[in-house]
Amino acid sequence: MGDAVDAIRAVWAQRRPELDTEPIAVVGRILRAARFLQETADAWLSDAGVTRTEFDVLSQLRRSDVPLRPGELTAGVVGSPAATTKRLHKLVGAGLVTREPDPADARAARVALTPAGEALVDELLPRQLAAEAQLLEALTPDQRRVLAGLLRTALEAWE
Amino acid sequence: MGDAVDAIRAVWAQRRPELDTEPIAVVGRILRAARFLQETADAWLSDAGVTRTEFDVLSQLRRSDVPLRPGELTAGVVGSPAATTKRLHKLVGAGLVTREPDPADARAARVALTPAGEALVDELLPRQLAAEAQLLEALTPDQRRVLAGLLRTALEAWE
DNA sequence: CAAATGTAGTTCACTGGTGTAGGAAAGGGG
DNA sequence: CCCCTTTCCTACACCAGTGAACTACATTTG
Repeated sequence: MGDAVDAIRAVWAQRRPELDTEPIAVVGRILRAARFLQETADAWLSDAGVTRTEFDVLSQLRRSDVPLRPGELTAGVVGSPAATTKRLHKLVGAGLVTREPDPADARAARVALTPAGEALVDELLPRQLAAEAQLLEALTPDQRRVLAGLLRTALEAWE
Repeated sequence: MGDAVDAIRAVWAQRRPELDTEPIAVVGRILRAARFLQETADAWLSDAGVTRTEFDVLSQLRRSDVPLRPGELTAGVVGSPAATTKRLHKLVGAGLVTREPDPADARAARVALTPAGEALVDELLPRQLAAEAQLLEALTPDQRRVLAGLLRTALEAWE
């Protein structure tokens, strides 16, 4: 019994027995799980006309009660500063976000949600959370807690 | 005490207390961990002049003792058929892979590693595994086993 | 065995993201 | 004050991947 990762490891064990492929058991599965979750989330969000990274930007703005600067958005989301610039262009064009000059620092800008952007997050986020909760029913509540704890331990060591 | 995901959840709890953000504890961390692992792996491999997805193709060929068809490669790696076509072009150009017409099916091709491609995998794979093993030392052996098991359970339910 | 259907793979236009270079403002000594 | 460095962001050229349209071959079916 096993999943695709077990199958890959079994082949390696046969072809190159001296290799210890134990890391693949963890790393390979994290990558596969992430891939699956991303594809699923992207499918839900694309119905609403936003990508997952754009939604991340909107969520971050929703979490803040003050306008944020592009640099702060870049820090909180994956991607380069250039990616943030492009995303903001799109979001401004879609009327979900406003950008105004920052009176305190003329190099920066103050980015904030429009009412439409706020409404979009308020509509999409609960739906997103519910859908994820349903996926996680593959595990028991205890298993979810353990899994989250182990991942936190690893991330604390890495970041 | 907490990581970035805990911080995000704490803000949500304050701003929108009625939302149950428990799924983020698992999903968010899987995505972050995957992101970290990918970036790290990409950095190692780019020294060798291949991307991670190209390396995945090479590894899959190394695992097989017979030539594979492009469709089989697509099935075993993330990405669309079109992506496989592009990757194979690059790998053939780099002299790591050969493609010959399939005598049994004139639509398909038979893709195999060149000696150089084989040598590259044999050099890179152990290094990759060792580096991943080192990252995983953030967890105890028991924790790694539990983590791998939980992820397998989830993946079996999803795929 | 011909026609219809299905399968394998490539091409092409496009998209989202990257890295580098650069402009423009802030800050910190002499 | 003026230079020099640093910070913040953007513009540009580029790259890997995608989806849809397409070609070529295989297979089924009437």
